[in-house]
Amino acid sequence: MPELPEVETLCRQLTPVLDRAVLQKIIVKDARLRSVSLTAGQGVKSVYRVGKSLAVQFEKTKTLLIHLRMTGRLSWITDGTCPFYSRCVLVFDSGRLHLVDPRRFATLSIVVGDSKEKRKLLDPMDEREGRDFMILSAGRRLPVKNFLMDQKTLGGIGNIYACEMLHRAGISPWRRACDMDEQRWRRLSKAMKATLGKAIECRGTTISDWADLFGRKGSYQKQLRVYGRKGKPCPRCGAPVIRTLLSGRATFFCTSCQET
DNA sequence: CGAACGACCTGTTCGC
DNA sequence: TGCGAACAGGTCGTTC
Repeated sequence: MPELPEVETLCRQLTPVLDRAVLQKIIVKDARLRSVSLTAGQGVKSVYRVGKSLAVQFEKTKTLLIHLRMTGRLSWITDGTCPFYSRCVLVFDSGRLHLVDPRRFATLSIVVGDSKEKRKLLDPMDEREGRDFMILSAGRRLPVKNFLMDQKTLGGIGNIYACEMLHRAGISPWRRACDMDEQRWRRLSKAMKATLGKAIECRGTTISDWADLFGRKGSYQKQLRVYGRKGKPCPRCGAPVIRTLLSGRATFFCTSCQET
């Protein structure tokens, strides 16, 4: 579930919460996460997002990378309760950060130093011209939707927001990335920032179980134009929204607003 | 390079 | 109502 806006929401909420927090211990409850260890007594130096990963950098060189995959959430708890499906707890002097994850797909990893430098991953929210996308997509014959979701090129866009931004830009999910002209990239680039920016303001999309650091649902689901709206009217032209599969993933679009 | 598919897990929704 | 199948926001590895 968590795509860029959800992880960005957690990042923004976690930054003040962990400011000057000192790690007391880490409790790993799921054997799949057992390889993670951190030294107690360390302070948090910074919190940042890399694509869909959340990075918690500690003072003594190590950075914890959290990837929430499908159903992962983070929950900040100060009253000693323990949420269902808590798989790991970072105990700080000021409270407990739980990794909550029913499906157990989430991953934790440790990198030495600052992972930002190691991965020069491009972020969809960075300023970028249509021209930059022309260069990035040159020779890429895959559908533009797959290009958007390819985490090695751009980090952070998943299935929901790929569908949404393509609809906003009026571009077919099947158009080959290399067949996009500069005009289309300019439109898509704007749609990308508008869609993700609005979703961040809404603290993400709650379709079934997403919640922010404090357990509140997001509200972008109220603004979805096509995702999950099979058969419902396209908000732009009223034609029914179509659901099909593209590379095995559910893909929602409007035949009349998104050129073929 | 890229598509198709199965794995990894568990909970919820759908269709008969 | 009951029950199995299909489906879910993500990624990885293998095969073609």
